[in-house]
Amino acid sequence: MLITDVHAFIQHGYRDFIPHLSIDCAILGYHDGILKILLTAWPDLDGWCLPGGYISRTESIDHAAQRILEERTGLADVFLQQYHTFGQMNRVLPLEEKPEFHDNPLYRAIRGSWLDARTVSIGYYALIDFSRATPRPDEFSRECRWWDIRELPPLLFDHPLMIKTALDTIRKDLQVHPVGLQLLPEEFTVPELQRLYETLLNRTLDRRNFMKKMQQLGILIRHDRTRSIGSHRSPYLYSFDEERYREVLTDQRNMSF
Amino acid sequence: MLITDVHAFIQHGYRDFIPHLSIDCAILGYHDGILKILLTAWPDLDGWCLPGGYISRTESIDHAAQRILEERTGLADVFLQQYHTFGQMNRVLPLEEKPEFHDNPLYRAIRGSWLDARTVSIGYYALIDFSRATPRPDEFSRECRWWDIRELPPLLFDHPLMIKTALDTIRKDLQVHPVGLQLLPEEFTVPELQRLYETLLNRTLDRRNFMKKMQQLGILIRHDRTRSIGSHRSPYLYSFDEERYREVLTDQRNMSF
DNA sequence: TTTTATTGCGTATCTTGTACACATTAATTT
DNA sequence: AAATTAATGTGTACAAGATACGCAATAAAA
Repeated sequence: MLITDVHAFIQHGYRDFIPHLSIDCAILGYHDGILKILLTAWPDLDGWCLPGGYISRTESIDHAAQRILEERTGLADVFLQQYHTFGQMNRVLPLEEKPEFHDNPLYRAIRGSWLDARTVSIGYYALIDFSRATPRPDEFSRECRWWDIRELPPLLFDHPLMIKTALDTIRKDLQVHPVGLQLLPEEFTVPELQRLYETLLNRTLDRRNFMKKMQQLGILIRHDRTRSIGSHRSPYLYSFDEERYREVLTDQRNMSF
Repeated sequence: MLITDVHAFIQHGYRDFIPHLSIDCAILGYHDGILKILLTAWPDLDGWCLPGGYISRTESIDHAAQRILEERTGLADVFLQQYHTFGQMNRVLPLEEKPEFHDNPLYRAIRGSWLDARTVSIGYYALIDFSRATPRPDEFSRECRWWDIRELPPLLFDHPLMIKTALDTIRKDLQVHPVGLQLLPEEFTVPELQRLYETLLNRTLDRRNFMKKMQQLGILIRHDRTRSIGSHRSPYLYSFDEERYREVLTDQRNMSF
């Protein structure tokens, strides 16, 4: 279901979508040791938001989250995880007190509509390779682009909390689930995999112990030595043993990093 | 906000409450080695439900959950944890196909109202001492009572999944957070505490190793030896060091059980 | 007094996490 | 071509933690 006319959506959207309830996606992108997050901006406003949307009356909330992610990134079949539902009373209010917001054309159009209501938002997170995604703004936004997680712009609503909670959840999930299948190329080196973990955890790890843990998990398949990047010993190339990878995903044992 | 008239609520409730969104509470009760869950039943129907309710337009979702729990149990200031939001399309549907449901007086009254709509439900869990709670049915229910977790009655909607998810979440949280402050009397013995853990985890633990872990956490204060229950050596009485207990709650290290 | 079941406290062992040493490799430098 | 350099691959030592289990102390019952 595509929103083709913003004003029609503002006026009649409640026919197709559930009011008072939205979904916001913390879409984290990784590439070459850099962790970014996808944010959208309203026209004529400074603040940025997580990409969000509404739930069709005929789709599940998981489906809605998948659809929103696909609309913003063009990517389908991404691992998307519900992590928290945000329902504080003041999650939108602080912004209504800002005068520059009241003059905003889009906000004036929304005022009084079904969108101008107290809204509970279900948070989802995804972890993708940002080089494979092409950010597309939705009809409400002037821009949609990646931001380095370490240098975020001013955020609207309770989205700082949403981002923090998403990152905390990912780091906790990392202790239980392997990461990398959707983020690294088909073939990769162990240092590349380690770099991913170090970026997500925001700290350095010991090479040798990291290798040991991955070998214990048994999710790596080593190929013939190849890639010669730098001016030193060339590392082996690996792929994920996808069957084993998925076994470990459903496993309950946790690792320490 | 109390619902005094069921039919007024069915007709005008949407003025005060958010439609399409509900809260269901998995209220787990423990006492003397028995784990129970609080369930409510519709009049003239076999199926049982988790106690639930709607969110006032002027309260946070956490507040709504607290209020619902207090209405059902009379208990305030209980540790209540949001654990998952359920939004499958078919979470209510399977029941609509049952003929005995269509003849139900309450269901017939609801048909066509704002309550007869696709609903997303936010799940919360609580862990309390069931001997301190007095179950009270709400206006929709004929009965509200404790059920042994091992012998549940037939459940409506997706509530079997909700209960399973709640139990899985509690068992996972047990690895990180201590349990017992709201469940045991002011003074208790270590075997009593261990029994609580064994009941929640549904398996036996080694006495000596359990004691060691509790001592490591440092949340126990030993009193003068007293309680003489059985016909053998009488165990020491302990209390929680509440300050330390709360420190450990916010800590991130996890224990293995 | 003896028996029995339970509690309290300890130790041995195995597993796991962590720190770090050293050999291997490949491009660069001399 | 040999030496240098910086990275990768593998192994080992130590510490911390988890687990298994032994044995004395106690209190009520036999």
